[in-house]
Amino acid sequence: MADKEVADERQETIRHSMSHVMAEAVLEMFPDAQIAIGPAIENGFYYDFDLPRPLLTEDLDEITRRMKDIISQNKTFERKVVSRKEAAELFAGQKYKLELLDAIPEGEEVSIYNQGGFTDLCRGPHVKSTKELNKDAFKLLSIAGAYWRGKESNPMLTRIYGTAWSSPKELRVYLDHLEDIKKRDHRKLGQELDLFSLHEEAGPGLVYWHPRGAKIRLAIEDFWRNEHYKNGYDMVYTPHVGKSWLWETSGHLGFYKEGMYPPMKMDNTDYYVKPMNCPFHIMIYQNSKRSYKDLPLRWCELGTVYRYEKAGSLHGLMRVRGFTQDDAHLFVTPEQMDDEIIEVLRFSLFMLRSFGFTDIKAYLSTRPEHSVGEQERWDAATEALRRAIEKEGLAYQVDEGGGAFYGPKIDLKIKDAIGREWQLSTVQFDFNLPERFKLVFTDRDGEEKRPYMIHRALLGSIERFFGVLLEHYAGAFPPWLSPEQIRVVPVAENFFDYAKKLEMKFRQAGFRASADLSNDRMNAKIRASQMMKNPYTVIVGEKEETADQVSVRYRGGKQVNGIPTSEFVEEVRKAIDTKAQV
RNA sequence: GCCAAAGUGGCUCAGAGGUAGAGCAGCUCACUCGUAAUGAGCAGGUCCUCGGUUCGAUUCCGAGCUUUGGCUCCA
Repeated sequence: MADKEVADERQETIRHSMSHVMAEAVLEMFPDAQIAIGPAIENGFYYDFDLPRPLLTEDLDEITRRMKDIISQNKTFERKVVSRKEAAELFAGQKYKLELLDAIPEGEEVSIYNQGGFTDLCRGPHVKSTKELNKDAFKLLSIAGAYWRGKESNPMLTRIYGTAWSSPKELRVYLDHLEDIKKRDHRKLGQELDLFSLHEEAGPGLVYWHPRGAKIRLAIEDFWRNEHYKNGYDMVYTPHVGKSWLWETSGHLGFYKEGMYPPMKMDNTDYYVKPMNCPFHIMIYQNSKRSYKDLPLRWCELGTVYRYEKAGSLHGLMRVRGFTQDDAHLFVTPEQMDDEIIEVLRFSLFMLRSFGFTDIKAYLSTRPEHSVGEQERWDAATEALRRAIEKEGLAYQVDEGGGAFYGPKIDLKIKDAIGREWQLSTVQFDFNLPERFKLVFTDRDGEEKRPYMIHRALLGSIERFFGVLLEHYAGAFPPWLSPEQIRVVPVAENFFDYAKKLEMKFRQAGFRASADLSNDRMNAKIRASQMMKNPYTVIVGEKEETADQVSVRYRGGKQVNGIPTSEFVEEVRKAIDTKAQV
């Protein structure tokens, strides 16, 4: 562990030094450039510049060439502590550096690093000499715009991203990893496997589920509904639009208006498409007097909501404007809160694990500065969340002040097959809505009391979850999720009838199956089935028909011939029931 | 929204100031084949949209729309 930390630190130093080398190269090319910041980041580094002209991809080659040249010169990195005045003179023409200098707290040391041709205001540390950098272990990756200090009101700078490692071999491994990410891209797989599409001409950020994608979605939703029933939830359905009164009361029009689709006018009232389901579930709650005996109420809905996401942030299925939350709202008494939270967390973990995610981390977010609700409630809720996490023995981090203004929350993040983290589940307390809608229940003492309200989504949104699943499995879904579990390929036209018979038999058994009766040759059909990543391709000809057998080609290419059909049906059923990967 | 790049048949992409091409997919015909592509032929495009420059624009210029990579990592 300690070794790893040392290695990580070393890696970070290399990356940071690399960014200085890049800055020197860029300044060689553009002596008038303004330089901003250039830190090491995960897997690499970047540097922000204010350049006289936009950069082209070709410029990266030139910068790379100059960087290699700089590295080969074995330049020494020299650290020097200077006074503020000296620093200000040194960076006289560099407005961003001067701003950074100003931001260094009084009393803190101001240091500069010089590597020969380039001096930067920098805390360090750096390598001793460019000797320690490997000119074949870095690569400039992309050019991007970035606001100075990340603020939209600030000028846009040109950022160059690069990756750097201590050896060419590590670089190679990382570049291969990037290739793998590209291959798994859900947008690419969605097209190749004919799962979904987006249509810019019909509205950006809105998802169309094709038959194959819809089959997977149904498998997810069926499982979701069944498990919710089993775990004490009731399903509700609510409308897609509501009058402005509803959104004014909920506070969405106050806090969230820019995230909502604009209103539709009808009967002199504005109607809004829902960005969230909660106000509707509250309407159901309000429909009757509620007794402590009715609580806890657990209402779930696969509710489709619409949000106006910024045009530039839309991304495949991961960031869309119309999506289906696997939403639920729990209305509980204060006494029930602890048990409910523990239960919600347990259920979340069960769901995530069912989909093959085993590496799960929790993030507990506490009260932010601007927030509503009594402190006691915040404390009680936050502690309930913490107890639940600890009871499950989950690794967790606390994000102090990271909660929503209306309540503390737990987010669950999973790691996918190639180590990327995705946030899926969220469990949030809400002290705002019960107050705003004046929710009450009658307690056993006859007093009306305010219930706790908990929002939770386990998969997050079906669209995004599907995208994550698709990338996690690289399109090779385990049979229980596979859109086409079995494809039957007859070796020749004479066996079309037997193939059809088998297809029906499999369908009767509850499998998603089809027979390929096109006039392609058998080889082409097998290839087509493999390309679609179907888990089982069943090949049948005379031998199989006579003996009531199937020959199976598994997704990975493995072949087993002459399996009795009934035995194969059992094998598939077992794989589906156990949610096994094959 | 902002910066940059891109938008050419269903898909992946090539191309040039003189109204376009490949592979795959589709359709037709022939072949009926035992574990990753049978062959031949046909059809398919307002070259994103709207303006401008030009004898002529899909190509050059401008605007718009959309997509992609970023805009969190703090000297």
